[in-house]
Amino acid sequence: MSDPIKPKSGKRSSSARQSAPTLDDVARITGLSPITISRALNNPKLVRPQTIEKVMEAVARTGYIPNMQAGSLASRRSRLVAAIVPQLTNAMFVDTVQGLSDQLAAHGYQLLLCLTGYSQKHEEELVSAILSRRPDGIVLTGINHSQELRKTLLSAAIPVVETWDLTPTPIDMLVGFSHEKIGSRIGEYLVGKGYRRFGFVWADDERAAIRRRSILDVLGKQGIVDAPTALVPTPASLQLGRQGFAELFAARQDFDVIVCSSDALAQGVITEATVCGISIPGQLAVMGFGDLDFSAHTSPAISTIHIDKRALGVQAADALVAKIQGQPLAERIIDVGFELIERETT
Amino acid sequence: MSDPIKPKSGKRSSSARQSAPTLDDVARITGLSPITISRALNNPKLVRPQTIEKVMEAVARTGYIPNMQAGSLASRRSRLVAAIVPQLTNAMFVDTVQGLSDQLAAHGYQLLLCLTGYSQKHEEELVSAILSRRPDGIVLTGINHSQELRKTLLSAAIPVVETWDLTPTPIDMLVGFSHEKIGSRIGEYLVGKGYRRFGFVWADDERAAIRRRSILDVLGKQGIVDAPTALVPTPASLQLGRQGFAELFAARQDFDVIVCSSDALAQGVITEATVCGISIPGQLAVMGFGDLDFSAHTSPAISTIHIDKRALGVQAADALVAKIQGQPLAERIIDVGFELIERETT
DNA sequence: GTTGAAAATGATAGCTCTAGCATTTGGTGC
DNA sequence: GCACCAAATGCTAGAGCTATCATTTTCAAC
Repeated sequence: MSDPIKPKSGKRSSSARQSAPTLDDVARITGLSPITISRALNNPKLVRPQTIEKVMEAVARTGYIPNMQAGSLASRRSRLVAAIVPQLTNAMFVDTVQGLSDQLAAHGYQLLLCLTGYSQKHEEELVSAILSRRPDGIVLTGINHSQELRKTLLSAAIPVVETWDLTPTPIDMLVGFSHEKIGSRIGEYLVGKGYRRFGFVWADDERAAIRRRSILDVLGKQGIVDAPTALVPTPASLQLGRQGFAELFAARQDFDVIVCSSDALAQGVITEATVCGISIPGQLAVMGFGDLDFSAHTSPAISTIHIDKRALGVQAADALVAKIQGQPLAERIIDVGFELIERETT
Repeated sequence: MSDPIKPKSGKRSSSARQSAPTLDDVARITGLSPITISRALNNPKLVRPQTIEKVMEAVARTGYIPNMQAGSLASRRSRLVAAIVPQLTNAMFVDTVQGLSDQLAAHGYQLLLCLTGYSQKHEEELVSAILSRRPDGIVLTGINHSQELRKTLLSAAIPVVETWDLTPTPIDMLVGFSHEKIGSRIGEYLVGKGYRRFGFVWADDERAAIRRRSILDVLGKQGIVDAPTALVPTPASLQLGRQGFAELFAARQDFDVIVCSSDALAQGVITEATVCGISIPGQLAVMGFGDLDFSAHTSPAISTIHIDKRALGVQAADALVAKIQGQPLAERIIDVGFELIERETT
């Protein structure tokens, strides 16, 4: 037990004695066995308080930093969760990633962040690269993944959460909301308010496309078939909103409502319309999506669809962690819903 | 060499034969040795093309996914870079993180993202947790780190890039810009334009504080000593800008310029002032910081300080990768500079 | 003191891959 | 056919940790 402290033993001692201290070093200077050090650090319940103290002291003295790669390799747990997100410069995803990161951290997990730039091919490569890190779970954005990807993930038998959309057949778990329902809701709401001459300023993004289709379905039933769209690239921005509106307005001036695929675009439409001397909502209504941080506070304030983006990330984290830890999951599919918020622009 | 394909050998065969295939499995079914498989996958130059083909086929057939944890453990390279950022909901950092992620990916590195919420204590814990993953490099935000942290990082002997600020004594490398210079520049510019009655709407953030101090120094030299500040929490937002201005305006109405610590705040100040019937820049000038995506396109467009936030991330990635790969670094300290952009609000 | 169960600690055997050096192969020149 | 060199492949020995089961210690109860 009370071996005197001696220099690192055998194997390759003499020369390169400048590598970082390992668990064995701590074991040696405390006179304990490596496994006890491991337990003191990772599972303190199993170790006597006074032993833990001794270990901690040695850790502090040596500046020992555990090597999680070795630990993960041995224990087959990485405490790492990978998230795949199209882009961060899209304000939509930021809150979700922040919520995800915060909640994962609270559970002792860390976040490996991967940005695809909306490319499905890229997504597939990324997932392969990611899987070789053996994360304990993966968060995907959207539900539209290549068959290859689904297969890879299924055979990896790793917990997966898909987000930002809804499907009855997720790969594993899902935390999202229905773009179709949102579309119908927007359509019905605006038609109900009496608007008839629609224009769209819309980002070229798959989920946004679903919402638009769904709005058009509602409009179609009301006999509204002519609804021009200015398509803009992602990420949406105020500038693109201005451009989009300018484009629509150049072709036609009698819109009574412009529907936007995000609040950033809506803000741009409002700006451009205002500059053109159009009063909002007097002469033109504007509808957004996303309820970004500014949307309630612009003048006029933007009517929009609110989604609890942060909660989406938090719940994705919770679902993932629960599954990782083998807790029975209440729901495989969580619909976080949405809320239409009527403000001043409609 | 041409051993027949046989089931996984020895050790603990019989029972749990459902674990993922390993490099040894691929070796066995190709009749090659594990190290050759490793080389075929990681260092193909060393392997005959026809051998590589054989390996690839076996990899595809088995669905083998390399275990990077084991690889990293053996090779002491993780191809992982950790970035520590205060918060993502602060639009300022998003572009940098995106640039960092993109550029790292281009070099074959992945990003471990950690959000501190502006807490230095949290940062210290985070770094410890991060180091146990043995990243090949670390990106920090800011230069103001606890002594403990500096010591930990130095003794870990890991490449570090500090960002978003400038100091002659970085821990290792630095990619940033001078908040002091920006402050002086803003001060001189606004004084030069003839403004005298200053108000500040300012986020409670350490780097912003440096800029403000520096502006005040310039003003002081002009005999301008009375410059009230509305301090708001981070992350800055349009809403907080409105609140901040309302607060200032309630106390005093004769401002001729409001300086803001970010464009989001500036947008809020403009909105609130406009709602109050104050014309901008006619009756009141507004100065921002950051040149966010909307700043050039609001009406009126916001005068601001432009920083190439994305380039900052990209250069941080480049510096880190260069150092990791042992290339001699041109500069330890990179000042990405800034540009004052005069638009319509001043 | 002895007993016995619970608590604490330890020994062994991996986890999966790669560095470093050793060996084999293939082809060239004579 | 043989020596020789570069290219290709292989062997051995870890990298640093934990799972699993075995052993020892502790301490209450008698």
